[in-house]
Amino acid sequence: MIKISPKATARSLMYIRSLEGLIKAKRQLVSSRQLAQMTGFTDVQIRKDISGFGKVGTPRIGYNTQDLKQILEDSILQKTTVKVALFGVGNLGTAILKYPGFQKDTIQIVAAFDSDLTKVGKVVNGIKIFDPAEASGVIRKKKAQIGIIAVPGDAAQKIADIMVLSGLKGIANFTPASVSVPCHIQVRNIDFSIEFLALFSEILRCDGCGMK
Amino acid sequence: MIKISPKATARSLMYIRSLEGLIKAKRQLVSSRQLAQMTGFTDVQIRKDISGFGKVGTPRIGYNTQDLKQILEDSILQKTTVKVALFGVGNLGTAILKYPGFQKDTIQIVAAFDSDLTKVGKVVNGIKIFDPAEASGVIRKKKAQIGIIAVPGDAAQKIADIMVLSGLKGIANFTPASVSVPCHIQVRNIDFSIEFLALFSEILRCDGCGMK
DNA sequence: ACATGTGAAAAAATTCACAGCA
DNA sequence: TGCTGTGAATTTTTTCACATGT
Repeated sequence: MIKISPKATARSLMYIRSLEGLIKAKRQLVSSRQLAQMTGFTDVQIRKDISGFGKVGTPRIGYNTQDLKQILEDSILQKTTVKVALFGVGNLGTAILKYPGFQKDTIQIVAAFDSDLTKVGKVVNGIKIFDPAEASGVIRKKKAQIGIIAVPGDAAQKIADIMVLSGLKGIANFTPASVSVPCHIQVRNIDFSIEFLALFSEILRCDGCGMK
Repeated sequence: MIKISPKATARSLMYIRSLEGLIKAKRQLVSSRQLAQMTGFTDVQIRKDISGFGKVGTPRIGYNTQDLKQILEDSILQKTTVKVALFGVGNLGTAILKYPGFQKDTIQIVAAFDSDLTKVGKVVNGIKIFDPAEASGVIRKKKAQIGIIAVPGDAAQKIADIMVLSGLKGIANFTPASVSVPCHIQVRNIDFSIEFLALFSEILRCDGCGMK
């Protein structure tokens, strides 16, 4: 459990997602090969990754789905719930607020903000919408750790500045605009056009080389 | 120009995105160091990546922003426009339809589909909404190459099946549900919870190690 | 001087081959 | 046998050091 590579971490998050599905389907056990089929990685790689977290599986049997999920989550997230603040309750923001994929014990949206005052005060999917002017106070009180930028691109930098001042440690930026922040703040850009282009380039890659 | 690694490709897509910003700001030139600052990679790595596409820069001067963008796009996308079909015009689907980050000559949404018949026939941001029953015909006629799943999770597999039958080569799945498709179809899952968890784990990583 | 481009070295990630256990 | 776990080999990716062009 000494150190775990960034890539292994990213993959492990996908294992967690697959395990959630298995657990929901009442599956008790899973083998590395089954996880491989579900995630698209190889079984060896999965065993290697998991072995970085300790000995969780039992030979001949496989992994207990619940145990494995627990260990992965505890190791990666250090037993804390990730608390998120959302800025911008337009189409995208609303989609995030209603996203059914957040497990309540791992990811929790604790507050939403929108500069449209007709939205302020409303509650969407159990989450209250605040005036961005109150952001700093609300974020500190609710102990949010990361912020989501889902506002129009030209407001992204302004929101990022607010986030930094509010003490958020990480920013997920859904706008195509790039934001600049102090280097101790982590930024993750989720850029739809890059996602689609990456997908497309994978298609081209496989078309070329003799992949079935 | 013989072969270009997957990682270099992924990074190059980000260079393109940065270059778009520079071009919009009327910048003619950019150095690898400036790109490094914008993207967070190192200048050496950027030069190495770019060198895989040929000799585009001029020593002492840097790279011409337009030329570099052109070369990266041509090499990665092979001069074709990526044509996309969207399934599901809810909050998320609408956000994608209105996304301002698609450059018209590289990514083009050619059709949208929604099973809500009150939406069928409407036009959002210039894109017409069709009945999913017509998907196969519309997709072939419009020559769409990749499909986006932005429907509720429980309909994801059904949509994926339609996509495969319609001849789409790649699928971007925005639902937390996993879809199974023939192995020659590329699938890219964009899972918000994984994005946020990955961001959070990076925060933890940097908190631990002595990073400023 | 200043910035690109590149072969060689170093590091990281993946795959292999097999040990060990129920 | 069927599965996990792991040291070693292999491949990929990154970094280094410096040659080259203006």
